[in-house]
Amino acid sequence: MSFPRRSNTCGELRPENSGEKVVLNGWISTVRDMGGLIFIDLRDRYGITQLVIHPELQPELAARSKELKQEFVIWAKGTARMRENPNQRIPTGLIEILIDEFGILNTAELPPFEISDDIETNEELRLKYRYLDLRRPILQKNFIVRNNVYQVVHSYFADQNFLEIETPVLMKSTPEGARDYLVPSRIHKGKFYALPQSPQLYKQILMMSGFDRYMQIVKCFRDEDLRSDRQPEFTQIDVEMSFVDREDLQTVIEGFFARLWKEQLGVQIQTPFLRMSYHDAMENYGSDKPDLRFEMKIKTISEIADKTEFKVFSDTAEAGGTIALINAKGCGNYSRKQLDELTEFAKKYGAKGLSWIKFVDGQVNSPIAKFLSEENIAYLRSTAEVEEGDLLLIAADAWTRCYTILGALRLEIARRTGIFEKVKNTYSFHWVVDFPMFEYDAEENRYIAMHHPFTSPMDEDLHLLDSAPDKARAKAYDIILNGAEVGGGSIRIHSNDTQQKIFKLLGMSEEETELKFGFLLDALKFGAPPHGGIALGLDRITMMLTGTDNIRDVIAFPKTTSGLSLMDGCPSLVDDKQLNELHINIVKD
RNA sequence: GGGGUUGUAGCUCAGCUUGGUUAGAGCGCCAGUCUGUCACACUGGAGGUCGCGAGUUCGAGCCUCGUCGGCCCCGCCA
Repeated sequence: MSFPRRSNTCGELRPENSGEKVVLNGWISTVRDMGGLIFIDLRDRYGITQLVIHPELQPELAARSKELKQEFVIWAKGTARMRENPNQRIPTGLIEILIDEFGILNTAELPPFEISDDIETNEELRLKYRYLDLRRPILQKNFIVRNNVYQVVHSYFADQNFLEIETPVLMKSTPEGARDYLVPSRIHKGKFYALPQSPQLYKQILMMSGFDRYMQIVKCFRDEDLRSDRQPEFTQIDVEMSFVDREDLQTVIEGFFARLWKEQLGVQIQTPFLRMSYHDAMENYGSDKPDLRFEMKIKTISEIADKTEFKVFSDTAEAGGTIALINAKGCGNYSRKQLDELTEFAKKYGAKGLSWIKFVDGQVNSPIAKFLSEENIAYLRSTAEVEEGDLLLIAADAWTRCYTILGALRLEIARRTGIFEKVKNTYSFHWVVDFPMFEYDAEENRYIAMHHPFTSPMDEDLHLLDSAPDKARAKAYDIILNGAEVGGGSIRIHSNDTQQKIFKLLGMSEEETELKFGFLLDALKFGAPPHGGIALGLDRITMMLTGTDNIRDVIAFPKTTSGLSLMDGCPSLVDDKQLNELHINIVKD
């Protein structure tokens, strides 16, 4: 098919092009036929340009334009000129093209939804017709931003002497961590590759090979349930460095974010970022990824247990639990219904109940008021800095659960009171550090690594590995932006002895260790340098830069929450022939 | 694995509480009119497997059960 090629894009022409002969190619956005005057908006990735036809001057052209419908692909030849009535809202709004010829490159059926930014079509339909959805300028903008992120990543890390090295997509399945996506081997009957949850061990081994600064933009796969910020395949900015400690790595990453925010948003962000311990994050904000754009700190009031009759409090204290609260400022007017909703909300996080105290009209209003002495009230007032009109929400539970409940309530109150709306265009970066090495898994009756089993313990906690492993802290760090974890990493173990010890603590036998991680232990014997790294979530970073709260807005072809791709219909059944080659039988249930 | 919510015209939704005549609205679409529109305007028109399958009932968009999807959350995600 031969056709006139565009001389310009649809977002390019300005008043200074007035008088030029131009050719545009693009999609028809709208046709406005005024009778004596016909306007056509032509759209491409770069913008929209108005075409105009005067039926009086060009009756034949006007007649042919009747068949033009939205989403037809056309070429149009004409002369750029100033508009009589400019449109100030678009960059090309001062000019238009008086066309003297056009041709249809392809027709289009009526699309199932309008190609426009302000549609509210349900997502099911948008995903089925993803190619149409992706024509919408707002989504195109998201992928331009995403592309800018790739560019900044490559230039920043190249400037810092990092090498991008590709790691395998078909790798060994590892038992720790997320569920693997498995790929059957045709040649080796009954054996499987796994898709990487992350290239963790490859990048560590690259350090042992002497590539002292590695980075890669890499797809990772985790077969776990989805969320609005989680897809089964996602993209990491994977980084690893030799001869570094935590601070060195954090400095490099802070520099990266500062540059990205500067280049993409023109925003100067303050470095170095605040460092906060896991313990403080939990006790003050009830989360290992606290949103620090607002205060509403949690206050611990466990000591009240000894001074009140309230059985829930004394029982909690006796069981070694924690009592704490948040002050929902100005929520003293909440209705019974609203308080019931908050209680239900707290129950999702494992709360058995939720105590509340309203301070309104100079009164103390609470279902537990009868258990609280004057002294108790005075204590609460001063601890929580209560003012008239406030609402205290109190949780009493085991340490982690107590703070997790209040952390979730803190966010919920911020949502309900418009605090989030107020801070929406601000950015708060910080590190959470000093994570515990292990957490106890009651189901499996053993310790599991909180970060991953290759994370180095803090030097001063090394001795705890033998005596009190649950007290040992790790050289791990998460980077938090506005309450979202956008990256996490650690200084790794580079000694064979320590690595073996950790595997043992995690309940792995020597045979098991050898089978699963023998290659790593071998590599650690041949001069492994001290090293550490981080993986940044490229999708989540792009979400922040584009201001969306849905990861599907920054992934071109995402899956639904049940892991389906509605456009191409995967996953799908395969031929018996394919299964036979792979020695696989499907078990019918 | 669990909870919530949702599926009605091409799209967005109302109708469901309390089953009952021909299931409505806005947008879009089609035809016509219109010389400065850009959410064009005006006039007229077409358009429905109420997600799917059973059941209850004289009668089901509405009630019951099952099932298939979408979205959000808990668990899970080292």
